[in-house]
Amino acid sequence: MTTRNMEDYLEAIWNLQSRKGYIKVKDIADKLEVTRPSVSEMIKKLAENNYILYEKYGGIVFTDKGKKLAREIKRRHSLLVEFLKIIGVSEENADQDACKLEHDVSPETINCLLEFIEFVHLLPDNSKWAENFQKYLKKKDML
Amino acid sequence: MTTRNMEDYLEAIWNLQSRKGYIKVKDIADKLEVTRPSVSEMIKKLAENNYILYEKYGGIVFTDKGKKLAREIKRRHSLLVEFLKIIGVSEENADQDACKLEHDVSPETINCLLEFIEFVHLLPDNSKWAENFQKYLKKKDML
DNA sequence: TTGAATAGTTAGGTATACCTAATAATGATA
DNA sequence: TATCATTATTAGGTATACCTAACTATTCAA
Repeated sequence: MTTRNMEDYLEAIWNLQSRKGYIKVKDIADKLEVTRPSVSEMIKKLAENNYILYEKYGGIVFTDKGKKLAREIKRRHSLLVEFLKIIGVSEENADQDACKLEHDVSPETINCLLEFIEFVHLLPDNSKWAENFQKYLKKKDML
Repeated sequence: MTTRNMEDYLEAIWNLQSRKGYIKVKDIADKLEVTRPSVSEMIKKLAENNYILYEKYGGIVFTDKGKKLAREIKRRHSLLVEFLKIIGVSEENADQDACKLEHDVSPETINCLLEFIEFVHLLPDNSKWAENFQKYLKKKDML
């Protein structure tokens, strides 16, 4: 089984990989705000579960299984961020919330969120849904 | 600090309390699908943290602190369920997802969800947002 | 009212995920 | 290339939350 924590580490590693091109235990530790021994341990676990290939003091390489899961998590994350921003959550909070929520949303909910986002984006300009929603939010602010 | 698990137990106890009027360790165990010893332990912990009053083999009584937290969790839960149903998640899944998500949504997101729900409910009949969204979903189903 | 069934607790053990302190490997530079 | 700073790992310990097995308390029915 894959735990919430394994997903968090995998996602962090994936993001560092794409940003920096390489991965250091230290960077993962900094990102997740844990100690390096904690990272070492989890890397071992991820390797045991065939999400990554790892050799001591060496580099991390994703397996196909690992890539698949990492992409899936990233997809859930992005979807949640996009949705949260639509309903008015601040960028920073949207990202933080998405980090936690991404582990728990069911496939059905992911699907519904996707359709909601698509629907909002595909609205014709004259429907003014987003505009009305913004106006509504502003009105509330002024109360 | 209050953990995710403490929240889950508190919520289950709260719900059983309101439904049945009394609380049995067995009922909590059945509801959360854990063993009775696990429940015993957590009850002790909740009592230590002043969310409930408890005496061995006796009844559970919520403290003000406990009531406040339980109501807050329930509020988050209901809000999430209502929202999920609006975007088309099935009743059953909405409830299950809400159980997990309720621990992680930030106050800002809760607020935004609340406003989204209010907005949707307050739409004038001629705006037909919900109707159009439903049509959109049905159209997708037929593809 | 007593004893069997049910309910609840305690004791002891597992797994996850974290930590600090100590040790080992790597890499940069003098 | 030897040394020292940095980085990574190992060893050992904590807390949470779960479990089974054994024990104790309560409840209900004969």
